[in-house]
Amino acid sequence: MQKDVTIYDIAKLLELSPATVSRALNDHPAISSSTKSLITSKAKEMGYRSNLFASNLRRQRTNTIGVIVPRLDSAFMSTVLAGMEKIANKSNYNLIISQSLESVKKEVANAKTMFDSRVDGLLVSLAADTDDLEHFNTFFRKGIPMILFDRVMPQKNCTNIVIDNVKAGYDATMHLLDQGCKQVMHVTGNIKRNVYADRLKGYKMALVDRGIPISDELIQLTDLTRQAGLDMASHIRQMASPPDGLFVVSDFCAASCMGALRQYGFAIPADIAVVGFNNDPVSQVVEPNLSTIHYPGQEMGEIAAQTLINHLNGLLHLNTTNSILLNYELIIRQSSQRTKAL
Amino acid sequence: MQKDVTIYDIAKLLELSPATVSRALNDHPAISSSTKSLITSKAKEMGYRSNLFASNLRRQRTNTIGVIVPRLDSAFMSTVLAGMEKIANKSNYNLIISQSLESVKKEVANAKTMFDSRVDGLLVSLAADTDDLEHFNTFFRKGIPMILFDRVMPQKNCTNIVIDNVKAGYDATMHLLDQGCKQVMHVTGNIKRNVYADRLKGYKMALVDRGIPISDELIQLTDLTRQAGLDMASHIRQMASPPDGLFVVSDFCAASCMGALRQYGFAIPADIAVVGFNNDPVSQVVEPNLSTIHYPGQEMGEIAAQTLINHLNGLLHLNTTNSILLNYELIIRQSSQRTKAL
DNA sequence: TTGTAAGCGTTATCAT
DNA sequence: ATGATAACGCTTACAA
Repeated sequence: MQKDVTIYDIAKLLELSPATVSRALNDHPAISSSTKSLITSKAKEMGYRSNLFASNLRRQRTNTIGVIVPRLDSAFMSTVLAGMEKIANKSNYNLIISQSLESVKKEVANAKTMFDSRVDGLLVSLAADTDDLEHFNTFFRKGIPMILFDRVMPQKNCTNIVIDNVKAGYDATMHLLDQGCKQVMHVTGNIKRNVYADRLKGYKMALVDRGIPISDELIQLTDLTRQAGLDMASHIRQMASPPDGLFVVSDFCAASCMGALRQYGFAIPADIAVVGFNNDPVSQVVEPNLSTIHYPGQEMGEIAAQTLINHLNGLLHLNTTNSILLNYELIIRQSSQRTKAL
Repeated sequence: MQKDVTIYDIAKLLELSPATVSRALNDHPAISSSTKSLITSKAKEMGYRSNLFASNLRRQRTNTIGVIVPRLDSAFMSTVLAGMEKIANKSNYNLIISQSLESVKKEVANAKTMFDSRVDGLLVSLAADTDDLEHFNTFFRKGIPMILFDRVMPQKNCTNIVIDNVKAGYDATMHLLDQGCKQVMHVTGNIKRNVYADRLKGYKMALVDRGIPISDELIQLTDLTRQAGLDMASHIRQMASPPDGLFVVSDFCAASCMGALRQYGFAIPADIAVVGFNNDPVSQVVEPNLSTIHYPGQEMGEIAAQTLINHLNGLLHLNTTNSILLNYELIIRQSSQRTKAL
């Protein structure tokens, strides 16, 4: 393992000072363009690479962004990460990614690791059972910017990036009602999390607006897994008066439920019209194709990363109550379409 | 932004030398356990955190592993990454993740970034059009270990982690033949990549073993997207004698194709029996459920990371021709099951 | 426009 | 068992 080339080596060869070499390599305005090109060409020739650690140590900056997500192995999250990586890469930032596996305990540990890695900023989507943001206090105290996305929580000095989940839930429910559903069941996740709580709120608002009473029996909290979908189907089958509309806030869970329902003899959408959430690839594959809310994952990742980087570069300030709302889209497919679309 | 606590601060307060503090914090054997506990408790009290950059600079080591994958937003890859993260996190390594988006050009850029970030080791799955590993020469020359997984290429001093794609392709094809298929079509990706080339090889071997002639018309190279699946269905529909078996090396593509085929009136598995690849979530959702090869993504990620870390810690040496083969599993579901399973 | 030199916070070597 | 000190490679006042 041969020794690395340093700016001192370049300086010596060119009979210049290390300072000049450093400045030239960083495109400092005070260096004449002739020596600049001299230095950069020599650097390339010698196979020089900058030592990020020395630079970070000196500048107290790392050009690294920490990302904490509930799970890496979800279709939605991987599009978000793809978006973040795209922007970070373009802006010369590295991404350190870790997953909380839906547990606060791991989230706390992840936060500590990120802190010790001295990330310049943090992008976080909260675990299912996170109650507060105290484990991020170290960041707040040091003024390290943090952006919450998707699974958020109101917090001073902390931008939230979300879609309007209330409205999305409202739209999905209203769509089912418009298709003639009289009894819409809502299957959701842990309502500690804004995304689920808000969609539930939207669901209720839609019912209220149509003068339909809200029934607790029609609101089901699950873990949104495949198994939860199957269980829900057998539950529905056993109901005295099964719902004729189903709004499940995860496509995979919805699709799994649909499959089981059909096996039990329910016709979709005739007996039960179904709407999912996320526009996961499965929604296009399941029969009948699943209506859903398109959730702009890639875009959300890009915007989260870009906003953070802009802030870090002083191009934008994350204010107290800043919150960014992304557009979603209700995609109507066969699973919920009883009448011809207009 | 207040100043960070350093080992000097601790040393001063305890009237010890920084060296002793450093050693104590690193659990050096030569430090008495009494001063050790004194120092660690004081450090905690003062909110000390070690400066990784200073440490990295000094030790010429980063505790960081670079990961380059073709795409982040794939179901398979996200399980791989989840596995890697799990192991890396446990072993105190950070992961820097980037995607090549299936282009060599970006892969080269990613490799450079990783090199400049001085990662201790590299985990790579190759882009679709990568022809050689020259852009990793800088790593080889410096003795930085690299492990290829899934999309691999033979290379000195570079462990490959794969499943036996030839055998998997063989098994899938043989299964279709066992179900009575006379004409099996094979839909695959860029055969520059081992995974696709090998599965094709397995497909051919199965045909040969059964004395069935290999027909170029039945071997289709595509990009394995949803659209490719749809296109393939309409192609099949127009064939003079359509195949009665279909082996597609991606579940999502297979499922998309199946949906379209059914719309065209093909019965599955009666008219065409279908087998996919990867055991993607969609395979359990599509109707009829898709037979597939279970590809152990999480496990592959864990093993790749663990192998690399073991090497970095001197617990294991990556030899010249080291190659790790993981088990796969043929999962038979309704899409290919014509006879009752034994 | 370029040079000097101090310092970022560790860790490793050599003493004691 | 502990201490003194010199790197590690870079950036940045300050000086020239």
